[in-house]
Formats: sequence, C-alpha cells, structure tokens
Amino acid sequence: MSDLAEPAVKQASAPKGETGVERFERIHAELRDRICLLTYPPGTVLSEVALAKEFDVSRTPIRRVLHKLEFMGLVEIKNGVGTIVSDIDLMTFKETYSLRMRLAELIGELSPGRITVEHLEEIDRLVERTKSLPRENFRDYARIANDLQTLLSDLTGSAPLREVIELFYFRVARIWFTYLSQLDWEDTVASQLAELSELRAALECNDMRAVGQARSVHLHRILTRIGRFIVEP
Amino acid sequence: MSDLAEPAVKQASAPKGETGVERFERIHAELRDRICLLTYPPGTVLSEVALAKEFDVSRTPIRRVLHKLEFMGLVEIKNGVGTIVSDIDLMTFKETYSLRMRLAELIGELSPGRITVEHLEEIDRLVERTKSLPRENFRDYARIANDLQTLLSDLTGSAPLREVIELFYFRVARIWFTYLSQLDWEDTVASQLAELSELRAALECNDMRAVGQARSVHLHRILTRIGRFIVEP
DNA sequence: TTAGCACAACCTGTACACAGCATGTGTTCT
DNA sequence: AGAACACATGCTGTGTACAGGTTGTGCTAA
Repeated sequence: MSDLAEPAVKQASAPKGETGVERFERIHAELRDRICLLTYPPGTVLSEVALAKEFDVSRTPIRRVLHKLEFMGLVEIKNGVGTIVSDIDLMTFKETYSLRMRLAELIGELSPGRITVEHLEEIDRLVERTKSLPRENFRDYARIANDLQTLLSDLTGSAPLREVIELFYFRVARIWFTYLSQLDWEDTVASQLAELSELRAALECNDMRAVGQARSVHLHRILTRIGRFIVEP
Repeated sequence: MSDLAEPAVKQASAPKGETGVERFERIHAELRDRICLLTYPPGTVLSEVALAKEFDVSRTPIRRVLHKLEFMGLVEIKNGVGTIVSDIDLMTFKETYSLRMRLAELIGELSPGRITVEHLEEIDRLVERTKSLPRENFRDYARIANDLQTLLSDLTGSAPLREVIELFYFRVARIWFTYLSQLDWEDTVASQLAELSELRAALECNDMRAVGQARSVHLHRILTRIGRFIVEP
C-alpha cells in the first residue's frame, strides 16, 4: 500500500483518491514511457488482459489507453493477434525528422512562449545530468532527452504547434534511441551538451527564433549521424 | 433489411459483408462529416446510446469512434454529461491557421507527391461544381472545400505532413464554415475560384512549391476575411 | 519424411449490466 | 418570495461474459 515498499517487478501503485481521468493519464504516460524508453521495444506484443491485471483494472480502461497510443502511432492493434509496438520504416523516419526540423523552426515564429529563470535553471540541471551520465547509460540519456523535449514544449506558445511537435517526438524518439547504442557515446554526449549550450545562450538573449534554429540544427545533426549507420534498401 | 427502403430520417444502412474495421471507419467518417458540415454544430451534445441505436450497434464501438474524435479534437467527452462537439476559442483558431499556412508551404518542400492528369481533371471538376453552386449553398460549398483538401492530401508525398495537415483541417473546418454565412457569398466563391485557378496553373507547371504557396496564401486570405468579423475580447 | 489439415489456445471485438457522476427540478424551510 | 437541499434522471465509466478472429501446433495421411 505504501510507496516505500518498491515491488520487485514492475507494478503500478495506484494513489488512493485518484479520479478516473488521473488514472487514465497515469497508465497512458506509463505505457508511453515504456514504449519510448524501449522497455517495450518495437515488435513487442502487449496483451490487454495482462496489462489489466498489472494495473489492477478491467480491460476497458486499458483498451482506451491502447487506442490512444494507436492514434499517436506508437502501437498497432490487430484483431486476434494483440497490440504490437510499432516500428517505423526508414522513409517515414526520415520524413518525420524533416518535418520535425521545420516544426522546430516555427517555435520561434508562431506566438513564442515566455522565457523565465526556471527555464534557464532547468537547462543547467540538464547539463549537469548529462555531464554526470555514466558511459553507455542509454536509458538515462533518453530520460534527459525526454525532459529537454518537455522544456521546449513549455517554451512553445502556440498550442497546436506544441501538440504536433510532441506527437512526432514521441513517435520517433524510441527509434532514435534504438540506434543510440550503435553510435559513439562520447560524440552523442558532446552533441547533446552542444545543443544545451546553444539553447541556453539563445534563452539568455531572449531569442526564441534562435532556440528554434538550435533545435532544428540539432535534429539535423541527429539524422545525419544516424544516416551513416542505415543502409539504403 | 433491404437497401431499397430508404428510411425517412437519417439512418445508416450497413453493408452486408462488412468487416469490423470497415464499420468503424464508416461510422467514424459519418460522424466526422456531420460535425464538419455543421449537422452537429459546436455545442451539440451527442448521446452514446442514441448513436448506438441509430447505427444499430452497442455502445462499445460508438465509444471507440467518439474517443477517436476526441483525440482529433472534434469533441469533448465529459463524464456524466455527454459528448459535446468542440468549439474553438479565437486564439487557438488563429494559431491553428498560422500553423496550417506554414504546413501548406511544406507541401512543396518535403517529398512532394506526383502530379497526374487525374489531379488536373479533379481540379476542373471542382471549378465546375463551384461555378454551378446556387447562392448561399454553404453545405455544398463545404463539400467542395473538403474535396479540395482531399486532393491536396493526395498531392502531399510526406506521410507525416499529410497526416498533420488533415488533422488540423478537420479541426478548424467547421469553425470556418460557421463564419461562412456572415461573409459575402460572391467574394467567397471568387476567392475559391481564384485558389483553384492558381492551383491548376501550378500543377500544370509541375511546380509543387507553387501549389503549397497558393494554398498558404488562400488560408491567409480566409483568415483575413474572417478576422474582419471577429471582435477582439 | 513431409505436406496438409483440424484444432486448441490466445488474442481483440462486442454486447450488456451496473456503478459513479453531473445536473436540473421539485420541495421545503426561512 | 427566495434560497437551499434532496432527489430523480440522464449521462459516461467500468467490469464481465461471450463472440469472432488469428496463429501455432500436433496429428494424420500420402
């Protein structure tokens, strides 16, 4: 019952006075993170009854969550088979990154958000976390990338833009994480620190356009680095 | 049982050998169109049991459809109240149009689709349909606008871009249709014909970049014309 | 041995009953 | 008269049983 006792295996401890919407959001975020952090790598078959048992609810709320994940493009529900974590073909992956680059540039153009000291402090925290990252700790690296994305979302004033940026981030993040282990760790960390440094400088100048540009350049860099390890069909 | 007997009121005649997915798509498209063509204007309360009765299914598939519509931002599901067709506040409306303009420009930049003679013929058909439109026939005008959007989707090679363009089109289309009756009919038709003419010229030149630009300019024109009739809070 | 087929085991899809929630309405008390 | 409250009524949320679909497996027969 208490949060002190950490279960041996994965287990969702439900808060006591939790409303229906909160429970839905909790399970959704949990499954989304498991997919994005590769706990469930692409191809994994999820069972509604198994998830229902784990989260101690019936299949009905689980189905709602899975259908939302399907809408987000993270899973594919097949009748009689199961819910399969989506993979992305190379073409769609590249197209998505190209689109994300353009969307990132728009952060500074379409009703940019307000920059506060909290944002700068968060950037500094991300830098520290990145620097103190043990070698080849891909999972924590992914978490930092997730938090950086959240920070940038917070800086995006246009609600529709923010929404679609997040949508495509979650859709391709796990694929990028998949390739992470094939890349040079030092380069990856250096690239991440460079982006954080550029973002911080842009934020200090209150230049949201520069923020969007820095993000766009970073995405381009990622795609280029991954491109080396992808063989064309 | 037979399709010959057309029911007096709206009724969905289910094809015989229809699979589950097809039925879902059919009901989804039907309700989406009813919302976008203002059969269900913003604020309308939809009842799951009523819809289930009309489409002759149980609440379960209807709920799936309504939740997908909620993901698309067309309805808002409130516990204990009902499913309410969404309205859009002015700020979000403008932000969405700004984003749509930028996305339209990307049609010609991110892996543009192939132009065929069918596209030109479809454009010509849309021109004829627009010209033969009776005055103040907003509903058929909306249908033409829908078909034009479908045509442009078909010309968008990048799957992610196409997806998000459609998403935001469906989200704001009905709001634009709402203001339609307040605008000058002749101007509206002229604007539509101008866009079709520009698109046709761009397609003949095989210039997808010009297609995107024409669409973007058209969206800007729409927003400007509507802006005159909107009072700032 | 191997190709073919029937079946069992698992999955999601559907229908329905019931619980929980929001809201309008009628009553009652001041 | 007016305000406050209890309740009836409608809605969506949830749980559960069953129907329909898919796939792997093992038996059977050539």
